[in-house]
Amino acid sequence: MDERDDAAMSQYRERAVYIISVAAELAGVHPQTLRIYERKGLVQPKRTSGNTRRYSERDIERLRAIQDLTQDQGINLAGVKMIIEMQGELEALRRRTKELETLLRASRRAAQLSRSSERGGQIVPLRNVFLPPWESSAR
Amino acid sequence: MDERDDAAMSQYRERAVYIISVAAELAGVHPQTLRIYERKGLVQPKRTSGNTRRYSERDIERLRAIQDLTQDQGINLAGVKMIIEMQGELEALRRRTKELETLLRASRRAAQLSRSSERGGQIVPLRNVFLPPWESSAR
DNA sequence: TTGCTCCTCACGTCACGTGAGGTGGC
DNA sequence: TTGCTCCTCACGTCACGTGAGGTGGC
Repeated sequence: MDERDDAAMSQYRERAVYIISVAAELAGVHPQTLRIYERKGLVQPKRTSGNTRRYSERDIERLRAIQDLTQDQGINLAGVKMIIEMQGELEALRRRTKELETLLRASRRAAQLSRSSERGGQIVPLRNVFLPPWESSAR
Repeated sequence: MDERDDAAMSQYRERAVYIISVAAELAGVHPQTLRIYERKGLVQPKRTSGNTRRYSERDIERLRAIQDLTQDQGINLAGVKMIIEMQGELEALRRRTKELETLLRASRRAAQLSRSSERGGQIVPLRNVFLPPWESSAR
């Protein structure tokens, strides 16, 4: 799957297509429960011009995650809300470290290349020389 | 405050000095509540040889954080437990990105320097360029 | 009209904190 | 003995899910 497919998939998932009874069935909860979740700010389904809720695939995923936290792990809605926010932060930070690791590898390769061309010597991957053991394997 | 002071402070904070009634007073909770928290795995006070609980300064800080989450934010104990774990992960990831940013800056400086020396610039000892700060000072 | 939606209100259950009650070791 | 600790049990309160009841628009 390439990036265009990702984007297409993402758009597809955002589409508000399910009415409340279907969303409730898909998420395995009472429709009234979905109204409670909305009032507490846990999901924000779209509304039709007739003021009817419409849930997207992504909303359903979120609802299932909420079910896991409440039913299986016994966490209340205030806790679920904070946890979902923190998961977002964690996700962003993980992306950031991954990006930094890539940039660092590239920069070290560049430094090595320009130094070896300077000496006219052999090219040795820098990270094998200087990176500490816990950095040398992919992570 | 230098690193030795940090270490001393840390040890000081870990010291199990408060009996349950004092810990409860400092944290602003009922002693029985502290026993509940322990049973649920939210705090692990030390025990004396006579099986009496002893709380450290760090335990008190943790208890105050728990109070904030439960009383002010309305989160139940299952939620508090997960949130505390996630806060640990976030903290570790933040340290990691900070470290990576430092390494990246150093590497880019090195690449820049060796590129300029290639053009007839000044030569800089390699280890000063590549050793990250946390490796160049004792720790 | 039928079957959905919207909303509010009430009830049952459960988690949690508080407190009582009885015990034992400095 | 006094004042603490240890524990278990019970009660009150509150959050949450379920459901009923009444409304309105395709």
